[in-house]
Amino acid sequence: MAIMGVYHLGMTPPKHPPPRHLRERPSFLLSQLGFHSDQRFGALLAPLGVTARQFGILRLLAHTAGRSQQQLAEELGIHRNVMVGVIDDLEQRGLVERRRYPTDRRAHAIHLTDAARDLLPRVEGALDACDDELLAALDPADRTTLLTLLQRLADGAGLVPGIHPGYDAIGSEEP
Amino acid sequence: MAIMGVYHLGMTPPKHPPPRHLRERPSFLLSQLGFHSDQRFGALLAPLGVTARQFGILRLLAHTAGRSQQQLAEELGIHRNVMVGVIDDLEQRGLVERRRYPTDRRAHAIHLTDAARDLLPRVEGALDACDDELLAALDPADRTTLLTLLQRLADGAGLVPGIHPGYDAIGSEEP
DNA sequence: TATTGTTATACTCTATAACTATA
DNA sequence: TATAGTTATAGAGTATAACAATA
Repeated sequence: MAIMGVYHLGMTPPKHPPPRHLRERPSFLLSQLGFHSDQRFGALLAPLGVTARQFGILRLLAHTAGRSQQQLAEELGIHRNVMVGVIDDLEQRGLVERRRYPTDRRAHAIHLTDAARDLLPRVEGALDACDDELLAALDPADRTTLLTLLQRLADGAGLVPGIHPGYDAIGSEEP
Repeated sequence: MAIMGVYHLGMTPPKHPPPRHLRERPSFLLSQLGFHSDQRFGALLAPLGVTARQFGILRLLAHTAGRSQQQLAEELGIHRNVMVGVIDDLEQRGLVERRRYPTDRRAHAIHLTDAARDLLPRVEGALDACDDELLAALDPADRTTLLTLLQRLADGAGLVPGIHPGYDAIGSEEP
């Protein structure tokens, strides 16, 4: 082989190391599993008639009602223009009401309906099912280990707890 | 409080358990981290002028050249119609060539160019950087533990090693 | 008749800007 | 003037169907 004659005396051959299989790469595995998790959660949520994004809003309203659309948008990292449509859908499904905002006549105070309050525990149940399904291969001790490691990764990456980075922060706006 | 008078004698109150914070939910953490991983890898790849999807194709061609577009599409779970545009882009960037397929005049044999062969190790380097960045908070032992747990999850979920579920399998086609 | 590559069309998402009514 | 909500437009991405060349 040519390499024997040309590269010697401790020279590092220019051959690159063989590429690691993607199965050995945490970032690829996380991407794969994250996407799969989204798909499964979406499928478990579909029969309940809500999307993951809508769930995020309902969840936030559950313990702090009366927020304005703008406040919700800022907290969840969704653009205010998009929030209009999301609230429209939730309102049509009877899960949310637009009421008067006490101190600002431009804003709407978004409130959960009783139907939404009935629905939320069932959505949490779907999330339980999603977790159980995903972790089926792990015993309790391994589940705890995994959870801790994932939390450390999320903290290290600067991810805000409970906020999905899938929606960009507010854009540049107005030239 | 009404609950004291109405629910007693060991009746389980209808109050649902308080919802677990999303930070405690593996499926949410995986979704968060998977999305973040995609973003970071995309950002590290941008200066090299390729997307993650293009990288997947180049990677596959690196050790099995001469595949047809259809074969590539099937192996990666991308629709054949989409593959046309992806190969178009790769060809325009001079990373791939469409040659004659030896045994079928309908098909194209896709081959890497030398430019692509020069590029690939640099993309693998970007993946290394992505992994290192993501795992910065973990020592080597914890990294190994995490990798093993993620692999077990991926296996349990039936994910195909190296194939990202982000692209649906081939649709129904022709009525 | 079935398959490979290709193109065209519709539909969904998202990003951006601009409008209105209030502040 | 700035802000909350809304609407409109354009752009990416995807899904589906249909077509020409070849099998």
